[in-house]
Amino acid sequence: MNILPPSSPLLRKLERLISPTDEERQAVRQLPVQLANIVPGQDIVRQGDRPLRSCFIEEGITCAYKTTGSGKRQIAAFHIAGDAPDLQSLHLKVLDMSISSLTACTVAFVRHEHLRELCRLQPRVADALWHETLVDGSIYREWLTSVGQRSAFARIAHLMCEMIVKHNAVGLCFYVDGKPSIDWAVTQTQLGDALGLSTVHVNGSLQRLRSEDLIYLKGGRLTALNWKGLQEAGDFDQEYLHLHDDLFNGGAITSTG
Amino acid sequence: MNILPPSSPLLRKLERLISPTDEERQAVRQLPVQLANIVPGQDIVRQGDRPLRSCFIEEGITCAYKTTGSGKRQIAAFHIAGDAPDLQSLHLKVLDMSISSLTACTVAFVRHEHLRELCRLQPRVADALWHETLVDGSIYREWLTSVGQRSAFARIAHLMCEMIVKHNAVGLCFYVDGKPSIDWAVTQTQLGDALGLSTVHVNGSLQRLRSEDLIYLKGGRLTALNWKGLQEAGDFDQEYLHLHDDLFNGGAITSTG
DNA sequence: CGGATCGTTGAGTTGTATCAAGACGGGTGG
DNA sequence: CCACCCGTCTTGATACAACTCAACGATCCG
Repeated sequence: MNILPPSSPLLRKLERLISPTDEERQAVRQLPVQLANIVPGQDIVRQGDRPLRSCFIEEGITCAYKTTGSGKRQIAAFHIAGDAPDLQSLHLKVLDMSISSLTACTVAFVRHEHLRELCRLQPRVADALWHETLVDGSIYREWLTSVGQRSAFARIAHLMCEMIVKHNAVGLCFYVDGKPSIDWAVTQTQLGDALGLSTVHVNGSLQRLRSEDLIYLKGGRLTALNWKGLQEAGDFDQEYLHLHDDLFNGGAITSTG
Repeated sequence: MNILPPSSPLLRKLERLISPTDEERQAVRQLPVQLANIVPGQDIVRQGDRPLRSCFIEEGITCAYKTTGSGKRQIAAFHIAGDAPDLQSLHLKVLDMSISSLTACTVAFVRHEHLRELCRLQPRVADALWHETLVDGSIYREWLTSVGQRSAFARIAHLMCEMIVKHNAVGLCFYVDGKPSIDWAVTQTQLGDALGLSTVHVNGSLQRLRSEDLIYLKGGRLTALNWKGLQEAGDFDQEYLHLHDDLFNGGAITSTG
């Protein structure tokens, strides 16, 4: 058993969301956690599990996926540092999806009993955790909209925008020549599984994104050569990521996004 | 201002989820609510709103939808009696979708300040509300899987199964000759918007469902003529609806689903 | 009884899938 | 350090699911 490192992206997210008091901060910092290193391509939890703990990503990228009866696979989410991919299992008894690592990851497991106690004693922290799960829900709605209504080209651009904004929010987006750039560990097969497209079509659409000078994608790195253009191509509006929410005063007062 | 009627489907759902104590039950029953009658096709809340209250459906059906930049529309969810279509707005400051009535509805509006107070004083009720929003998230994932991976035919069958099971859970599914039957207010256009299909294709797929004797659909009523066959056609497994979850003892003990 | 909404049908088109095969590239072991 | 290998990427040809356009029929409601 261990505690979260002071630099934990989870703690930083909490700062942004609720500006915690010292007491709240301490309560989170002193959570008993179990840190684990995960190799790429490993299932962290599986559909059907009844987990007694949830994990928080300290480093690396994971995906959540479901498998259909005919063996097809839908990736429903990508999660990065600071995210809690299976926080829902705190209240949903049986996991309805699996979580798998895309890259080498460091994750912090926290037992549900400790999370529940934390929620009882620190209601604003509970609100922040609830908020996290609601943002996940919002992202699902947006993905559904993408897969249901947007072209393959737009879907890919949209996802890239989302990943860039999410990385930026936790300080993992770097700028080269003023152009946003992130680590990109997603293979074309995985892109297809996330967006409901075949790899062949993903490949073709990527070529078009390149040929229109919207992106540079190579060697595990994605750069938005034309950030405005990429957002337009993807019909992207970051509102749904709810990055400007804050839960000060129990949410009684809202700040303008 | 008013209070919830004793027969409120919300209260019944709470009974199932947490078997509330008298105190918890009273706390919910005495929530100040504002009951409203909504005519069909009316927006209850709109994308971009910053609502100070959430609504609970007492009667009728609503849909949640988003609009893309090119004017297309994705329906992300249908909600029935007992559901809380915009409960997420308790913590997400800006609504990222609209809620619209499909049929005439009775909804109970509850101010966020009252919900927050309820959550503070009755943590198990808070857990139940959180659970509700998590089930919504689970349904989004399943819809995403449907739209991303399943054929038009399967998507429609799947949605019909979902609606039947949801209606059954709140006592709104009737059996004729042992065959499950529900009110069906969803037009083919709305079906298309929910499943990412054109109305023409929805129509064709419905014909096939009829010709294979899986459903009877007419006059605002859907009957599953072959319930097992319909589930197979839709690759449907109700696990994702988490109807068998209970949150007794703060969730420390789980029952088998 | 008339108008609006919803459902149905056919013809033609296109976005995307499938199949198949080859090229690249990064890691591993000899 | 090279050869090999596996996963990933790329490309072309073909097939089909689903879309669009367009018109007509049915149904409901006022």
